[in-house]
Amino acid sequence: MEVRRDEIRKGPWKAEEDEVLINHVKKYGPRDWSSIRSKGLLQRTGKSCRLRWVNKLRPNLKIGCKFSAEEERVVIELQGQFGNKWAKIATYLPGRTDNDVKNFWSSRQKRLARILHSNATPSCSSSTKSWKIKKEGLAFHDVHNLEAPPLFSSSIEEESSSKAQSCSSSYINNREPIQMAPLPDFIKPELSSCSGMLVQVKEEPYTQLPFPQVLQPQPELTFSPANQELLARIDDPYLLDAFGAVDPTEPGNGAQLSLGTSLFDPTASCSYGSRDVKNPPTPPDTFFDDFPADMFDHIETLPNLSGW
DNA sequence: AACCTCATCAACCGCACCCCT
DNA sequence: AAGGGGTGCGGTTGATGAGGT
Repeated sequence: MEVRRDEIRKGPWKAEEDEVLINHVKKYGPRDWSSIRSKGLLQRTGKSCRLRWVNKLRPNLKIGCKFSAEEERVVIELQGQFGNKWAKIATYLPGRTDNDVKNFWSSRQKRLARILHSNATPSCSSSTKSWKIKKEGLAFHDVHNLEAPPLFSSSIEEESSSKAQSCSSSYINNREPIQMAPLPDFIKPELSSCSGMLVQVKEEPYTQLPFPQVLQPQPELTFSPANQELLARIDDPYLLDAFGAVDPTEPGNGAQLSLGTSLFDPTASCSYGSRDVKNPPTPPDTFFDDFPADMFDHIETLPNLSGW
């Protein structure tokens, strides 16, 4: 197929374009993106090709799956740890892309912002607003449930598990469930300690805390009556996010999340790439996602993900 | 049925970094 | 050392569909 090289195509990808891109990757690997256009194979920029591959065509992507409760917790915890380093966070979520994580987080932020706003302004007369509050109240309940890992029976998880069955996959079909990347103890029931963490945020800036620091519950803390209502909801880590009270990109911010050192398990042997030289921790690497699905066969499957 | 609002997703853009010459 | 090309990342936006009024 002859393609005019002087035109750059934008917008949704066609199946034929995907096919060309896949063939290119099969031949040359996931690189030399710009050569795809220079060879006249596609009218897409190299960036566009790379993005398409990474976000849609790469093997073992979880396409069409909602984030599971586990994945949501991972994102929340890691966002607190790393800030908006979506690509980095995505390396802990096999099958998820930075775009997925980014989209997930931003829609969550929007939702929470609205929840807080509507709760703060309960006197709404318009039918539209009453509708919103009704809906958001439910949403908040779901969010809250999310943060009670071992106990919850949230609709979200049910939804996730049900939707997972209809999950599509990228062009190489998944034959086995994708295992979550090794994660530290921070996913475990110590989540209750998040309330202490959040209280800590209000009383003492994160930045005063050294890194790493394991969070300890602080039951002895007391609060002014004005804070009681907020505190009634504060066991939800999402709440803080909605305020934007903490800049997690600041060194040490969020460090007290109980992310154990096992998060940086050296057995996750592959490096993240030259870009991350400044970040010695070597998370599980999506680099492998660029290769055939059977590359993941060596990864043992978790017997029970919900056992965290 | 029409309209509205929201959530989700895909894709683009700008910037920064890396590597090569 | 400097410049340019390629690549990766994070922010943003537009399209679309779902659900409620």
